[in-house]
This record gives sequence, C-alpha cells and structure tokens, in this order.
Amino acid sequence: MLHQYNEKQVQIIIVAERLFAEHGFNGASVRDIAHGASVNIAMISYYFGSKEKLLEAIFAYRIGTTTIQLEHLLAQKEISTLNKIYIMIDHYIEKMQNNTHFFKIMLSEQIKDQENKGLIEIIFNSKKKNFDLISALIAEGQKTGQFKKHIDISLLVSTLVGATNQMYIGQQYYKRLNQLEDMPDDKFQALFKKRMKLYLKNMFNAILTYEL
Amino acid sequence: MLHQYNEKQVQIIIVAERLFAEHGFNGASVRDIAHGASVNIAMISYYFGSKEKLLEAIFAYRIGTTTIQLEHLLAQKEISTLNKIYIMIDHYIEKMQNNTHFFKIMLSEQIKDQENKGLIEIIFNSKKKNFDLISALIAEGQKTGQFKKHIDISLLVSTLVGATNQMYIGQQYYKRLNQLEDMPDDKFQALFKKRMKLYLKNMFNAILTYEL
Amino acid sequence: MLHQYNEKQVQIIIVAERLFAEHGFNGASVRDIAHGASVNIAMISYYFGSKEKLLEAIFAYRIGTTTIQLEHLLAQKEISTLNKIYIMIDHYIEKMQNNTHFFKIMLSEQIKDQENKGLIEIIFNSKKKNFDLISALIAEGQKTGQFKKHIDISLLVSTLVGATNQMYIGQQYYKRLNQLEDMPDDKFQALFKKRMKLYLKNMFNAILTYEL
Amino acid sequence: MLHQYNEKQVQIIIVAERLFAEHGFNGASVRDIAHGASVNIAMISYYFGSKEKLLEAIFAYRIGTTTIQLEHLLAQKEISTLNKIYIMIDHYIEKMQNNTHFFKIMLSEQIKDQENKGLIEIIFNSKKKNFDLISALIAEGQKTGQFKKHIDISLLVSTLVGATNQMYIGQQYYKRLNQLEDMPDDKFQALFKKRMKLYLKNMFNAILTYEL
DNA sequence: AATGAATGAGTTTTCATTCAT
DNA sequence: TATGAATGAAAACTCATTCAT
Repeated sequence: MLHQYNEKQVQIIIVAERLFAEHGFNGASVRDIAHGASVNIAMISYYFGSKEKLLEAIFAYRIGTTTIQLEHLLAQKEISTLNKIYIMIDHYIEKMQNNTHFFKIMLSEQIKDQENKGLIEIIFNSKKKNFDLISALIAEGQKTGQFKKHIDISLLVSTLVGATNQMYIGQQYYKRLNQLEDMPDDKFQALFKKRMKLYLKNMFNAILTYEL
Repeated sequence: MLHQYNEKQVQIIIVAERLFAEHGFNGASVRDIAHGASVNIAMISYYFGSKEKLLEAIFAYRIGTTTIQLEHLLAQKEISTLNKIYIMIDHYIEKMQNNTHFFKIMLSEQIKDQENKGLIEIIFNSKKKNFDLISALIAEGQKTGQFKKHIDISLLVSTLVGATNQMYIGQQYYKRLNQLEDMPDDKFQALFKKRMKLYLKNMFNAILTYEL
Repeated sequence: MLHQYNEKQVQIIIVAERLFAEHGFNGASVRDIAHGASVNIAMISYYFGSKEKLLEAIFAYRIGTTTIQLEHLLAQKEISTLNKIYIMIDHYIEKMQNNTHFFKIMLSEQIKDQENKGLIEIIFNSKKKNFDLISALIAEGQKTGQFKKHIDISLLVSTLVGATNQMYIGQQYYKRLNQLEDMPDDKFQALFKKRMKLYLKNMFNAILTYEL
Repeated sequence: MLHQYNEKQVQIIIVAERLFAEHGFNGASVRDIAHGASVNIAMISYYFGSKEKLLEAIFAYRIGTTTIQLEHLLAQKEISTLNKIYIMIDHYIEKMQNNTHFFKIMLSEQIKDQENKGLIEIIFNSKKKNFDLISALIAEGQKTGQFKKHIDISLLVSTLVGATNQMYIGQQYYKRLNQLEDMPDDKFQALFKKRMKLYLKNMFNAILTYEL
C-alpha cells in the first residue's frame, strides 16, 4: 500500500505536482518535469511506468500521510465537539496551504471526466474517510444536543472543501475586490488566512447549531 | 462587445466547451473539436484564430448573457430580501446545471496559473458583477435588521460558488456515500438538486442571520 | 505580349513584388499579399491563376518596359562609345535603385533550381537583349580601337550585374565596414551611389581599355 | 566556438544545404530534409532545435573552416603581390565550385530582409575577415607601387564576389548565349572555369594597376 | 466580376515513450 | 540501474486554392 519512494522519485513527484498544478496534467510535459527535477527524461517512464502512473504516484504519496494525525486529534476526549470542528477547519486550511499544488491537482482531476479509474478510487477512499470522520463528529454533537438534527454530511463536507478551495483559488480576485492590492503578499496571505478561518468557524457554528 | 456568432461558430463553441470540460483545455485537441462539430480542422483557426482564442470565445459567448436576468429578478420590490437570496441560490444552481461544461471550464481555468490575461479580466469582471449584486442585497438585509452585520461578501460568494461547485462535481461520490447507486439517474438528479437547494438555503439563512 | 493590367492587378503586383523580395517567394504568403494589397484572397487566383503565375506576371510587368529607353539612348551618334558605357552604368544603377524589389526577386529566382520554365525563358530573353546591346557597343569601341580585343561579353555583363547587385545587397555591411554607421541613411545612400558609379566607371574603363 | 557535429548531424546539414540552395529556405521542408538524410523528422528539432537553427548550423559548419588556409597562402613571402591576388581568385572560384550550395544559401539570405540576427553577424564577420585580408594585400601592392592608390576595398570585394557568383549562377545562360549547348557538361564546366579565372585575373590586373 | 467561406494537404514542432547500451 | 538517442504519432496552425453565390 504505502509505496516507498527513493530520493529521485520524490524529487520527480514534487516537481510534477507543481507543474501539474500550474499548467494542468496535459499542459505539463514529461520533458519539463524531467528538466525541473534534473533527471533524465527516460527516468519518468522508468520509475513510474507512464505519465498517468506518475499522477497516481503523486496521489499515493500525498494521501497516505494525511488523515491519521487528524483522527488522533479528534479522538481526544477533553475537547468539546464544536472545538473539534474548529480544529478540523484550522487543520484543513493549514493542510491546503501547505499542499496547494496537490489540492489543485485533486480538484482538477475531479472536474474532468475521469478516464483514470485508479484515481477515482483513491479520491473516493479519501472522501470516505473524511465523511466517516465528520459523521462521527456530527453525531457526537447531535447526541449532546449541541448540533441540530438532520444534517447532510456529504453536503456539509462539500461546503467546507468547496468553499475553502474557492476562497483559496480566488485569492487574487479577493485582493482586487477588497482593494488590498497594495498590501505586501505575505501580509495579505496572513490576513486572508485569518479571515478565512474566522469566517468558516462562524459559518459552521451557524450551520450546525442554528435551527430555523 | 457582444459578439454575434454564426451557426457554425456556435456549433464549434458548444463542442469545444464540452471537450474542454471533459478533458481540460490541453487534453482536448482541435482535431477532436473539429470532428465533433463536423467541420474542417482549419475552420477553427479560420473562425477563432487559435485554440486560445476559441476558449475566450466560449467565455464571451457564455458570460454575456448571464447576469442581466438575475439583476431584473433582484430589482423587484415586492420580494423580501431573504427570498431574493433564495431566488439567487435557485438561480445559481439552475444556471450551473444548464451550463455544467462552462462552469467546469471556468473553474479549471481559475485553478491553473493563468497565462491568459484576457480570461483573467473576463472572470474578474464576472466576479465583480456578482460581488456588487450580492453586496447590494446584503446591505438591504442589513438595513432592515434581518441580516447580521460584518459579512465578508467575497467569502460569502466563494461559499456559494465553491460549495455548489463542489457538490455538483462530487455528485457521483455523493451517490456512493449515501447508498443511492441503484436509483435511476434522472431521479437521483432531481433529488440531489432538491437537497442542494434546501441545504444551501438553510445554510445561507443561518450564515446571514445567526449571530453568535 | 504586353499584358495590360488593371488597377487592382497592378496593386497586387506591387505588393507581391515587395513581399517576394523581402521574404522570398515561399516566405511570402498569398494571404499577406492579398492583405497588403487590400484585396480579397481569392482575387490572386482569380486574376493570375496561381501564385506562380503571379510571379511571372511581375516579370512580365517589369521587363516589358525596360530596355527600350536604353536602346534609344545608346543609338545616339554624337556620344562617344565610352560615354555610352558610362551612361549604361548610370542607367543600370538607377534602374536597380528604382526597382530594388524586382532585382532581388530576379536574383533569387536565378539562384534556385528553377522549376518554373516560364521564368527561365523570360530571364534568358532579358539577358539576351542586354548581351546584344552591349555586344554592339563593345564592337563599336573595338572598331575605333578604343577598346581592346577579345572581350568576353557574357562575363563582362555578369561583372556589371553581379558586382552592382552585390554592392547593393551588401550596403549595410559596407556601412559597418567603413564606419559610416552614424551617417543618416539618405546621405549614405547618396554617397554610396556616387561611389558605386565612380568605381564602376573606372573599373569598366580599365577592363575595356587596359591591355596587359 | 567550433561546434563538433556528429555523423548524423553532418548528414542532415549536407542534405539541408542542398535543399535550401535548390528551393530556398522556405521552399525546402523539414520533412524533405529528414527524408533526404534518412533520419526521422523529429531528429531535426532534436539535434538543432528548429529549422532556423539548422540554417545557422550550416553556416557554423561551413564558415569555420574557410579563411584559415587562404591566410596561410597569402602570408608566404616569396610570392609577388599580384600573384597573391591571382591565387586568391583561383581560391575563391575553387571554393565556390566546391561549395555551390552554401554559396547560394549565403547569397539568398543576404537578399532577403534578414530577420535572423544571428546570421547577419555570422555573415558580417566572414566579410570582415575577407575585407581585412584583401586590405592588407592591396596595401602591400600599393606600398611597392604596383597597385594604384585610392582603391575602395569593399567595392573591390563586392566585385570579386558578385561577379563570380553572377557568372556561376548564369552558367546555363552563358552556354546558350555562346552556342555551347552541344558541349558535354564536364567539358563545358572546365572551359567555363578556365575562362572565369582568366577573365577575372585580367580584370583585377586592370582594376588594380590601370590609372586613368 | 467578385468574394466570403471553406478545404485538404501541408507546415514545423512537441509529445510520451522505447530502444540500445 | 540508468541514460542519451531515437521515434512514430500527434499537436496546432497555415498554406494556396476552390467553391457557391
């Protein structure tokens, strides 16, 4: 299951991830990836079999390491359910920021009509894990009466994922629409992240607790 | 401003839109588009100049016709502000469903590092319109005290757009996660749309009115 | 023999001549020519039959009008043979300067392996006329003892044509090699022409009169 | 500086040189060149980067090896200045005959409005070398009083180059104008070369020594 | 007589992959 | 194990010409 990639393979994966994110899967050429990773062109076929398999390798490399730590975090008893939601939001945003490239690829691949069956399964399993994790969390909150009944978990997850992605993708537009173009980029990033977190927490609080 | 495309040009645009959505911009070849539209390959250069320009034409074709009707709808006096929000949500979902391909392309192009400056402007202008429209709406609700203060419009729009997109994109996963695989597709679609609309309306109600 | 070209045809010929000279026959496209002449693309095939025929038309247009005036000039009795040579040189240089484009095309077409049989004949006839004209002139000079015997007329003509062409083509190199780059272009042109004429006259004088 | 081309690259260069000479740069297709050199089409991009770069490679390949031997020849002390001029003429004609294709390309590229800046420099440097070499030679002759004063070296070189090129290019016309069409081609070639050499030597003798 | 639309064959270049070593 | 060389297929685009009107 857990592939062990050697140094050069990881090098290739990192570069490929960036180029796939920046130009799309078809827009990034094996040549460019090889050049970016300072390896011979033939190495990509040699190591991964094909360009498609390289994409899968990226998923295998990134997805393996993710959910576990969150699981542990959420298992802790002394934290309130709502705080766990907040932690999850923070966690998601941080993870997205640290894996921008991968998040973009993941989104891109979901948009397309996926010819690649392998990826569909990988993505489904990842979603399933999130779904189960959050289901448990919501159930916990509902049992204590903190959260309202009848919450569509799938749509709730889509809300978190979709809203966050969209915010992140639309960062530059946010800058312009809110006249923050003069702010230096690192300052803006910090401000933006703060606002996102606050906004999403308020939103989830509202969604989960406010009954019409 | 408003390009008038002839029958064959529209034919090409429709096919290109579908193929760009299904395979990405670089994944769809001019050859395939020409074949799909039953025109000679050279016609695409002849009519649009280049593949990139064809993409821009798709945007020009789709974006021109959109916001106007919504503007009129929201201008009506006898509808309550909250209902206008609901109308907007319905409108967005319907529009998305009727323009799936275009929505996917739009999202795809936002994900990539946009080399195409023309598109960035087109997308920005579209976002600006939505932003202004919703800003006015929210302000209206705030003035009457229905909506809470301090709402980040940009993030709110991102929430609508992102959540809806993500739901729509993840439809097939939704089906599997909620054990609806046996339901015929048209029935599922109807059910899904109903749930989305309901969910989003509740969500927006909560977001806009619930003060911590 | 003498085609009569209408206004639009002449327009096309002028533009084609320039573009063929600047980019070569294959480097200049019918599209560019049509655009440059502000006519419909189809007009070129319509008027001339094909791109190749257009090239022939340029030759027909340019060659028809040339030698006659020189013939008259050289027929005059009161001018000395050597002065006639000088007149011919001046005439050739002026003609070249006023028909740069055509001269370039003519040279270009001679360089290539000529697939176009029509052109070969046209060029041959033009050469034949020059040959005959100069033969008569030289014979005249030889009869009076002014010119030396045994002059290879073909090579002599090649010398005039080739040297002048080469000088003209290499103008910019001349400028740089002789450190005249700061001189304004019109001044340089005048100087260059003056030098060419003087040089060639001296040269021909030497060639024709100096016996080892 | 001096590129080292491998066997296949040289193969391509030789074929490209011929085809560029015969049909012009734009008239010769990469496909034809590849076919002529019995290599895969992609190899041309692979080896040279592009068609234009291939043209530059031809220049690099041909120009590197030329002037050196002439320099040595002219450096010899025991040969009279005039004889050096004769040697130079013989040398130039032989070189032209052995590099017909390249000479044609060189001329072609000078005729066109050169978009290719690289080539301009290459050609200029080559001209500069010839210019310097001949300048020294002429100065030598002038010092001994053999040659007349005030000789425009640039125009003199143009005369040699232009006249010789023009003669060579107009070979077939020469044949017809001098009724030598029945002579077998190899015999004609030999005769023609002999006549050219003799003619040019006489001409240069006259030009350099005959003062009006 | 004149032309906008259309076309098939052509262009150069790049692609992901495989081969020979 | 690793790689420079090589390749066939495909890419987007342009070509000169013709068609329908």
